[in-house]
Amino acid sequence: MTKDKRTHYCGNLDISHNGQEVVLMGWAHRRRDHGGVIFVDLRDREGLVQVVFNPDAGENVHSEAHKIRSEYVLAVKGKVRIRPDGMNNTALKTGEIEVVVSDLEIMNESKTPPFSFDDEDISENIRLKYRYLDLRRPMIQKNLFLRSRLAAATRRYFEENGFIEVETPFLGKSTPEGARDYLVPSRIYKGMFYALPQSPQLFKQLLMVSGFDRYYQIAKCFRDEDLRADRQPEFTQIDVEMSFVTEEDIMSMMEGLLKSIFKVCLGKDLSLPLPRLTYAEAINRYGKDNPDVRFGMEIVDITPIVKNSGFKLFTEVAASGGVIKAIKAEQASALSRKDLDSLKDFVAIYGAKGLAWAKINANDWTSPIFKFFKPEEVENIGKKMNAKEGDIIFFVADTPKIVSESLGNLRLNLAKKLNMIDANMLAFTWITEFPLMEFSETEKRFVSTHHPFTSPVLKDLPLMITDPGKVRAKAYDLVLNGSEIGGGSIRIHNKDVQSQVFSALRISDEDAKLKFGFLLDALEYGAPPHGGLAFGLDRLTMIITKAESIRDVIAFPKTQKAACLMTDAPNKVSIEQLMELSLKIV
RNA sequence: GGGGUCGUAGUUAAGUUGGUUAUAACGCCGGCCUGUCACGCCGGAGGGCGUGGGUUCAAGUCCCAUCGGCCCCGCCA
Repeated sequence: MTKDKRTHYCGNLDISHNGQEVVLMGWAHRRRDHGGVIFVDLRDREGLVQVVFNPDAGENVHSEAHKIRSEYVLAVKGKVRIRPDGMNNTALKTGEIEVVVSDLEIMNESKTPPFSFDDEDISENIRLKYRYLDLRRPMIQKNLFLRSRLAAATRRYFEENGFIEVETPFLGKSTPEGARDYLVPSRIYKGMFYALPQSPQLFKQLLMVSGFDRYYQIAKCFRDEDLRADRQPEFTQIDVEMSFVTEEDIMSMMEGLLKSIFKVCLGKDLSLPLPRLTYAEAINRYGKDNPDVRFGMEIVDITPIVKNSGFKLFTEVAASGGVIKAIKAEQASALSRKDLDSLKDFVAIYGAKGLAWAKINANDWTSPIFKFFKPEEVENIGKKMNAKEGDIIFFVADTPKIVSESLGNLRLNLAKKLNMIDANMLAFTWITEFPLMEFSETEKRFVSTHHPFTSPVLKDLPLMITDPGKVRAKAYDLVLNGSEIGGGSIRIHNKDVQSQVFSALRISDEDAKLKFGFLLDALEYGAPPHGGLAFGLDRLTMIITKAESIRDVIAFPKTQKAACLMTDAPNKVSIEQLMELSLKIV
């Protein structure tokens, strides 16, 4: 047995192997010991197959088989045969056959695993502590296999289209703007630090200056920010940059990539080009720049109808520059009075001070605010909302930002509650014409919406001084099912334009030179027009595998507090290590 | 930085208004069993309730603090 080589994967055997002698190696998934005959479900990465130990296989084999426990590592030699009549297991891919064992080797024993691999709801701290066992589960293995195929399809597509993969450094320079950097102390330069890249942004632009023309990389990126269900401190981007291109060129090249990926991973044919929305339109209709367009329930502005109504709260908001908007949940009788009231707490998360609702009846509303409106106002709202009996309308009155965020998120919340989302749908949307910068209340200055190297729409340049918030960017995001899966832009390749942008962002010449001097220098040596995009590989994989957490598509993820429960990273280091780096813990 | 939620045998959970030796299922261990596939039957072991304080005659049950998992807001160019 020790000299035998594996001939097949367990999960790949079928009727066509009937009569063949095979050698299998894998884990004992489950055993059913009848005293006489013993069945073991042998598992490897391809699946399960039932192996049978008959007493007449020989005394050694049979007594050895009695010792088998969960997750023992086995090598078996035996003959594939079609199962006896009526013994098929239709729940099993290999359920029509079984392997009658003639030789067995227990290659390794196993402690009893801390959890069952069949159980779906094991607490995540246990799963993450024993991640190597968690990764034995078929569900997670399936996700990682798919992730690998996605990456392979990506590389194939770019290689076929003349792109070159270039690796960029992990140890780089800390730059202002953007996310918090992960820092790495330098031993040689006391008191100085490298930063792990938030993305290879500047390097890929420099590669365009170098003349590579088409670059891609499947790159790890690091951001020291708080985590979410779809955010990890280290994540993977499909990073792309091209020279001598317009937004249209980049978007259509990327649509081609997605078409290949979805063909390879899901066997689906995307129809191109993908739909587009401008940023302004997305905010107006959906309240978010990453709208989920798998369902309707669009936001409607009713400010003009109610600004002079008898409802003081609405008129006051309108008078002070706010807006009143509404969404309509169709036939929402599933929502109880209690549900309606508790949604107030939900929109409060986004800063809304209240949430009004109205249940539409044949001739009136069931609503706490019904009494404030004249009959024609009620009618006009109903018309504007196209409301029918049984619908429920939700109103938020506040600043435009708070109204958009509250209703945008309420819309999603209601769609989930009312089961309005088709989980099998793929709804892509490009979001275009982003503002180049937005005013940051915390920093009291304009900050880049994307990054400071994004090209403005050139005809908007004069606004840079008069009204910076109105300048549009040559930037685009791609949204899939309400998740931002990628984004990019045409970059600035002209030093004067770059200076103008820096100055609008209140980054001084001196500071710019200090932080990005190398880029500014490079722009003076014949930088071609260029632009690119990056996709979040983890998020793409999440959507394709229908994973609810980014942790389910990453082999060794961190917890929400950015720790690894398996290795116990981060950890303390010795005083000697600190001294070598001239570091002191404060 | 903030809000919410959870933490009880290996695992998943139940534990009433605080009240004798803390339940169940699965798993585990032993025995029996030649066709099961969540095998079956009989028997058994296993935790003191995340941790530390406090209230009380009495604390998984109440209070405070603390640690950890998850979700969200802020943050994420």
